[in-house]
Amino acid sequence: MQAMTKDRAIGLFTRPGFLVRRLHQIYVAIYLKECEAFGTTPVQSSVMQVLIAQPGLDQAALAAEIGVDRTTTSNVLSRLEKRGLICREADPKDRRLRRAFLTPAGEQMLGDMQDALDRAHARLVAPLEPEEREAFVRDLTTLVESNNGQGRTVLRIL
Amino acid sequence: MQAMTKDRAIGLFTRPGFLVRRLHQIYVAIYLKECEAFGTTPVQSSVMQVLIAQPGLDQAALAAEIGVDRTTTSNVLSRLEKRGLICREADPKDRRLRRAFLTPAGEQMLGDMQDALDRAHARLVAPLEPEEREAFVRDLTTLVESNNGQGRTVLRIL
DNA sequence: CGAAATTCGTCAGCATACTGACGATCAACG
DNA sequence: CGTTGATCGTCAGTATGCTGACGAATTTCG
Repeated sequence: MQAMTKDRAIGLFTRPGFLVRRLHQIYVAIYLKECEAFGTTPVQSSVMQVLIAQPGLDQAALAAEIGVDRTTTSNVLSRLEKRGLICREADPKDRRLRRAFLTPAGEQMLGDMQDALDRAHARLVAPLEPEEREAFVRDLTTLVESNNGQGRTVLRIL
Repeated sequence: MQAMTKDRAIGLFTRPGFLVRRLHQIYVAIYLKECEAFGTTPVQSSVMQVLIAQPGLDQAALAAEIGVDRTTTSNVLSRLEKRGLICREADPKDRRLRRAFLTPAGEQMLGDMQDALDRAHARLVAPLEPEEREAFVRDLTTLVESNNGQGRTVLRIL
């Protein structure tokens, strides 16, 4: 009984959940190195990438777009606003909404960091062979789409 | 130029780093549902699983074992200690070390939650076909092992 | 043996990420 | 037109996860 528990414990490295946590952690480290010059985090650049494609999105829609809680999104926007990279303005039609926009400085920086972003994503999956890599990203997408809708944070799938 | 940035932004869902962040988030949600009755987090049960296999591990070694910072490990242990699931005692030989042990209550609970843990891991990769699933977990392992050693937090690979 | 380097645990500070709750606002329905 | 329900943003609280810094203890090496 004890032995069985012990055996299962040793297999931590074969557990998908454990591996995904660790890989995410590794991605954050890679990102921070590649984007060191810009001083941003992965979620911050995700927000900016969504905003350049859909300017004036309100915070709840933005949250759904990147699969993050409303509260977290609000905090992230506050930090970006403090740095002058985005701005928020209340919608006069629906006064519940606060719409977010990239500032010119934000647009400029996002453009400047594209290569660094590409490198970060590429480095994460670089150890795989090209066909493996393709299959891996496809499986990731399958899992994210199939398991979407667990809890308050639901990613808006196109 | 603007258009190019825009196109790349739209491809958020094809970015490995973004997908890994989201999948980790989903795993946490699945875990919390399956292990609701125990009130633990993924990292807390990882710590307990390591401690049942290696009782008396010091905090730095424990941190390396699960790939987490010393500071975080210390905080996690404090919470587990407050609940009476683990205990810490100073090593008389090397007074820098604080060794951690599961309490009987901790061992009991870890045993009781094995099925829930198995279900959480299984649900994460359930949408994949068996062969896909095997390849996916293998690729995850490859990426974690290849990219290990980015920053202060280094997972001790067996 | 003694100074220098290393290691361990902790503290402060910051950035995700969640839940539950709240007031403000808007939409839907009778 | 007014009440009910839903939605939006925010607040408070909690749990990872990181960096930089620190004191205490140990190890290394001249």
